[in-house]
Amino acid sequence: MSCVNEFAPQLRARGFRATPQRMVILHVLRHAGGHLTPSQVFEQARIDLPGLTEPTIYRTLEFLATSGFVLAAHVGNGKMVYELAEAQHHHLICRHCGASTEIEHAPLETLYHQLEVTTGYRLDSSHVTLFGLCPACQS
Amino acid sequence: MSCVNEFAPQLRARGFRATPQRMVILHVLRHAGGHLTPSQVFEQARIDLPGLTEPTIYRTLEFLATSGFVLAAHVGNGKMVYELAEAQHHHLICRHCGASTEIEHAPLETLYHQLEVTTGYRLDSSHVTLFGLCPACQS
DNA sequence: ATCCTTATTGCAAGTTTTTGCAATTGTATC
DNA sequence: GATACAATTGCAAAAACTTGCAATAAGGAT
Ligand SMILES: [Mn+2]
Ligand SMILES: [Mn+2]
Ligand SMILES: [Zn+2]
Ligand SMILES: [Zn+2]
Repeated sequence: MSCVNEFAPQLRARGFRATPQRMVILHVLRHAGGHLTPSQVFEQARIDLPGLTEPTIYRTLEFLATSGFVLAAHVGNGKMVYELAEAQHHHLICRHCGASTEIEHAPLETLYHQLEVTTGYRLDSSHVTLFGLCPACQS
Repeated sequence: MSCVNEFAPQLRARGFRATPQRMVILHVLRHAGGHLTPSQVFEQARIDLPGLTEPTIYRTLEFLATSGFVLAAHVGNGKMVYELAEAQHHHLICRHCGASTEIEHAPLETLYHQLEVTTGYRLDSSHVTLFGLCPACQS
């Protein structure tokens, strides 16, 4: 659990609490190499913290997402998935076979800037999911 | 209901059936000026077709979406929403107040093309949702 | 008009996600 | 270290969504 110590002061500095539930969930996300669904987070997290309940999983993941500690995404299977917010990236997913490719943020910069100018919105550049057909599924 | 007659032959031509359930749901979507959640579709549609059930709503909306008659989107409140697939467009939504602005597809063309070249995927350009802060919420 | 095939629906049950509220527990202050 | 306040949690119930399967009915063929 020492690998999530950094988060406690970050939470407190913003007026939030560093609860065991939050620490365990962050810990699970840190050691999962990729996107996890709420049930997957629940399965893992309850091992370290037996009393933990599902409503807390859902509420905590949403809290961590809106406060910027984790990224959320819809990846086409209907379920929301979460991961620790580390490197900036996006996803490109095959509608047919589900194959998925990571996209850097760089190629979206121009578009984001252009949209900010024309709409007046300030875009936050996080974790977009685009769909299409992968090379193998185009026949 | 004559306003959804066009869909019956389109369905049959592709080997699907033009069922009353599908016609009514398309009719509801045609007269709703915007995105509807499955429950909203259900409320409306059951008026015209009393026997209609929720599983049929969910399955039909998903069917219509994957076969291209309707567009689906996640608009930030956790619920999926649907609308008739007419003009090509995308959405820009304020994370803070929920305000939303439509985006033309044109500004995304360059990006899509660039991503197709670098990834080999063929992007289908439908109904992306981007998030940010609207002009009013940027203080 | 009737028959046949099979896509689609309804039903019943299961799973997932949300919500309201009272009890708990972090953390700031003394 | 003890106290007080408010954020956060667990609990119980509700709502939303999914699934398997048997019954129905759309549409093509005769
Ligand atoms: Mn990701
Ligand atoms: Mn739309
Ligand atoms: Zn594929
Ligand atoms: Zn706003």
